[in-house]
Amino acid sequence: MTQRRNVENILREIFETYSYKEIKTPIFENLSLFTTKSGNDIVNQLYNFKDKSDRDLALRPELTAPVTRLYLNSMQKNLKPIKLYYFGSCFRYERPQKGRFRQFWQFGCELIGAKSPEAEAEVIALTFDCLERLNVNAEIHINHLGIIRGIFKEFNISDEIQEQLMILIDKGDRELLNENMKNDLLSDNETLQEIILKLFDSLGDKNTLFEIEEYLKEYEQVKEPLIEFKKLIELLAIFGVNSYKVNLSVARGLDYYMGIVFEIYAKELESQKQICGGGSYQLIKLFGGEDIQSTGFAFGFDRLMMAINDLKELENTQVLVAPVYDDSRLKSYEIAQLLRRSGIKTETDLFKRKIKKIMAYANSLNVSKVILVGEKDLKERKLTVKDMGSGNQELVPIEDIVKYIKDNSSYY
RNA sequence: GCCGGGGUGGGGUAGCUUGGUUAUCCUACGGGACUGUGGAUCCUGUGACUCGGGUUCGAAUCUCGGCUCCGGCCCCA
Repeated sequence: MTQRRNVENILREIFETYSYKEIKTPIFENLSLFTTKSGNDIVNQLYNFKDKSDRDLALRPELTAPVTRLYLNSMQKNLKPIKLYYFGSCFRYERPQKGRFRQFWQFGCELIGAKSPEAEAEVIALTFDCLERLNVNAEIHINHLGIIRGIFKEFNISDEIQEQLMILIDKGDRELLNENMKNDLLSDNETLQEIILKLFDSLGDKNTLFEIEEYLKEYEQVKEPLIEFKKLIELLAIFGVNSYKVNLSVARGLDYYMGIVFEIYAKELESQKQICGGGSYQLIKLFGGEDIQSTGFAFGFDRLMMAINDLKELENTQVLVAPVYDDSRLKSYEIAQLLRRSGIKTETDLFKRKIKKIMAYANSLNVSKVILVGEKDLKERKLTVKDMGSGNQELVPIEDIVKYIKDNSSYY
């Protein structure tokens, strides 16, 4: 729990340096909020129920829709862009397994009112900073869905077929994709089959994008998205994002993603490797607002925790105040309170244990210093401070104790 | 929704096939050896069979069901 709290705090800090404001939305919403966004089939994967007024409600399965609703309710005329971040639990009615829980946590943000390579670059830079700061070994994979959508337009592919193809691409199984295209979906169009496989296989650094541009140069409909993508690449360098992949097979399940999309993979988590997903979307119009573009993403917090290599324990108790004999016990509590009220994480002995036991306790807690309160020193109004790392001890006047601890602590 | 494997002191486990004295060991925790000083050692103490039904003289052990956990499909906004 301490570690989760640390990560949460670090993420908050980073999001706020990008000028995002935290919001909370209710745990449950009208069921229709989610069916509007994702279709009726979604109900199978939701915790839904009726309340006493017979309203259909659902526990939220994600936070983009609730945030969009909040925007429509009360923020439509706010200064743009609107930058919001959230940390909350979500619920999905599905079989739990490794890295997948019925209740899980998402940490994410929405940048509402701007769809531009600039906004996208900033959002990706934000995820990049999070990975760096948390020491997560993961890759950011970026795609522009306009490219494949443009190709579909060039070949007059129906919405229905498009959707099936996107699902297959999203699955990431090349064989399955190939089989389905050959035998069923695109059996009469070998050129398109080839292009799709080429896109599917395109994964690499920014040069991948130039290769694709060359490969698709005869198709008018992909020119615009390619320009946007290249602009983004340029901006990522400016924003200090020096590590990412261009991956033309990143699909994201839903229709409302139009432009740049990205996912973050932590390889060592294998089938649960995706720790973050996001992109630019056009969701607000779907709910009846103005046609405003947004960009957002969310970390799967639980998976992120699994991917963090070694997070420093920041929460250790710093000091333990120990009475040497029972006669200085009360004095030790006074000293402890003095330290606590100065913001120092302090523990005492509440069990009337002997000094040996208290020292052993201090050792188990991994505190950095023990303050020994004994009658002999108290006569001189002094305390013995023992450094548990080195074993050295020093006599410190009582009135200097707070300053001494602060000056000699790695926490300040 | 489908399939598989589990649930024994706080944590980790043995025992289960072949039912039978006081349920094993490690660790953690409490006390002591050790009356102004921690990490070692020794002694000692507390503490458990997931729940319900069935079979049986007798169930941690066999059997059925529930709950729950873990994993694999499906799905994954």
